[in-house]
Formats: sequence, C-alpha cells, structure tokens
Amino acid sequence: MENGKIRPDVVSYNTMIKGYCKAGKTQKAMELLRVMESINLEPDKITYMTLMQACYSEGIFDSCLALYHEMGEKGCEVPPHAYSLVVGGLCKEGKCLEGYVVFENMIRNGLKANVAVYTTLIDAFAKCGKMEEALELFERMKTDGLEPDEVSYGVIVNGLCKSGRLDEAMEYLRFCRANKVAVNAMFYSSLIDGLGKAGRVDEAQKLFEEMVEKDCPRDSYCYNALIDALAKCGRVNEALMLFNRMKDEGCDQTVYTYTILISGLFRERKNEEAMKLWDMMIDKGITPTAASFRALSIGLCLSGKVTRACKILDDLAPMGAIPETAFEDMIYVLCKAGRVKEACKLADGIVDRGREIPGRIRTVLINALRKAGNANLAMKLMHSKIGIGYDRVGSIKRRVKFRILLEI
DNA sequence: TTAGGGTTAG
Repeated sequence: MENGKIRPDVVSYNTMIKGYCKAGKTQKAMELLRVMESINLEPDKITYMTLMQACYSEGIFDSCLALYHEMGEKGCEVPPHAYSLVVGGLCKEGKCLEGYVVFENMIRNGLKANVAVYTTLIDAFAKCGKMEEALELFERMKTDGLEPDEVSYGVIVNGLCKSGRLDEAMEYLRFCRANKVAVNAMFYSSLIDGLGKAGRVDEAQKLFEEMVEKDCPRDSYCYNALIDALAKCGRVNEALMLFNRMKDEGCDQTVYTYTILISGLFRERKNEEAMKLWDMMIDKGITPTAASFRALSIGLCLSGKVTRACKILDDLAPMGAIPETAFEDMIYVLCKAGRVKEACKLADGIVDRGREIPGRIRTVLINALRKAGNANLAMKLMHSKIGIGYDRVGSIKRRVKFRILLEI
C-alpha cells in the first residue's frame, strides 16, 4: 500500500474486464490482462473465462484458443465451458479434427461432455463431408448416457440430406415423431431441400403440406426450399403461387426467395417476369447479394442482353453489395454457353476500365477459344496477360493494353 | 443455463 492508495486486486481487475467486455470493448479488456501480468498479479479462472466468452462471441476464435492454452499453462483450472468455447470456435472455422482433439483432451482430464458439445462436433464433421464420423459421434453420445435433443437430430438429418442419404433422413423423421422428439422447421426444411434436390419434388411438397397438421409453422427456409425444388423442375408457376402464399402467411420473402425465382424464370425464358421480380426486390429495399446478381446477369447474358447486365452492375457498384468478381462470373457464363465473342468483348471492357483479367478467367477464355476452333488466339492468350502489360521490341519495353478482339 | 443447427450457384 503506497501513498495510502489501495492496490487493485484480481477481483477489481475482473470487474473492470467484465465491464469492458459488456461494453463490447474486448480489445481494452485484453489489454487489462496484460497489465495484470506486468504488475505480477495472477489472473484467475474468472478472468480467463470472461475474456474467452467475449472473444468467442465476437468470433475472435484464435484469441479464444490462445487464452485456453494460457490458462492451462498457468495451472489454472480449466472448466468444461472453456472446452465448449474452444471446440465451438474451431468447428465454426471448419477445423473439425482440431476440435475433436480438444474434445478428447477434455474427456482425458476427467470432464464430462454434454449434448451441446457433441452436437457442435457432429455438425462440424457432417459439414466437412465426414458423415460416417458424425454418425459415430452421435452413437457415442448415446452410449455416453446423453439423450440427443431436437437440435442433435436436426444436424444429423441435415447432414444426411446434404449427402444425399434421404431414406435414412426420412427414417429419423419417423423415429422422432414416434418418440416425441420435437420436429421443428429446420428439420423440415432440410428434408424438403434434400428431397427437392434429389428430384423427389412431390414428396417434398407432401412434407411441406404436412407441417400444418403437425402444428409446425412454416418459415422462409421451408418455403425457399420448396420454391427452389419447383423452379428447378420446370414448375415455376407453382413456385410463384407459393411466393404469393408466403406473403399471405406472413412469412418473409427474402433475398434467397427472389434469387431462386429469378433463376427459375430465366431458365424458362420468362425474361421480363424475372426482371420484374428483380425490380420488385430492389423496390422493397432488399439488398441484392452476389448470388442474386449472378442469377440476374446469367439470365441477361444468356438472353443476349450483356449490355443491360453491365449497366445494372455499374448502377449497383456504388452500393458495394456486388463483388469485384461479378464481371468474371459473366465471362464464365458466356464461355460456358459457347458465346466466346461476347465473353471476349466483356473482358476487353474490363481492360479498358484499367483492370486486369485474373488467371483463372483467362484459362476459361483460352479453353473456350480452343473449343470454338480458334487455336491460334488461344495459344497467343496463353503467353500474354489480358490487360495492361508490357511489350518488348528488341531492347525497348513499352506499356500496352492487350485486348482480345483486336487479335481476332 | 453460460454453449449447439438451416436456404440461392458450381
């Protein structure tokens, strides 16, 4: 005690750290931890847990992991929730194997896993395409004396649907209904989407209609899944009827709904209707995403309206919603449709804006030119950048624009 | 009780 002042202890620091975390100032809170270290004040379990929770909530998973290691190294007791946060963070980053290692550490240290940690891991494995491992963990969880709940069944069913194992997924639906496990909208939307993608649209439709009887309110995910299934199998009129029903039912029509329908309408050459939906979406104040613009530009480019697509893209650019790669997507689509000349023209347009065509798009153009029988130009493109480059004539180097159409 | 799940395209 110097100068009559009381030196702050761990509790005072923890209180300040919690205050900063609550105010969303996680960085400031982390700085306080370093201050504690500099004055030789040992952080405790609460210090670390407060900081880990804040880092996890903000998605700063590497700091979360670092704190977990630090508390272990300092011989601090590591509570189960610390493991949950680390496993959850690693899984969210797609690192399911690393998450699994931490999970095993937790068990080795005598702590018991719970349903949420198991479910996090199961979902991460399913998303990495390791469905067998996900199912093994699911079995292990039950052997461990833990009862899976609606979320655990939901991630299993979602994983099975995504990997095309629909009959097994449907078996789980029957099981849950028979065993009084709640079947919620996410459960249904996974099945409707999976059935639709497998071409079993009528079954998808039946499930969708069944939801009312089963007292499960339909949300936009369920609607979007069925609208997508209908639009993709040439039943876009039925999809549009659902779109209207959605509004009557008070269900949000989202940017996904519009994107699905715009693609479906263009597919059936209903270009004007597709454009109308795009305008409706913009009028409603729904911000277009990269995917929605892709649907629109693919449709417009393939119906010969490349200029119109470019104009919309230019108008949207200031909104910042459309990625830099939008023009490249358009070149890709045109090449795929064999409209190489239009693709080249678009590429040249990008060059005139002072930008360069990236390697992968150049590859697409080269292959398209070769396919179209223009092997010479394809060869030439292989050896030069499209865009601003340098030309060497003897010892003189000069800056040139390389445009494709000039070469044809 | 703090932590776990979902859609557009290719």
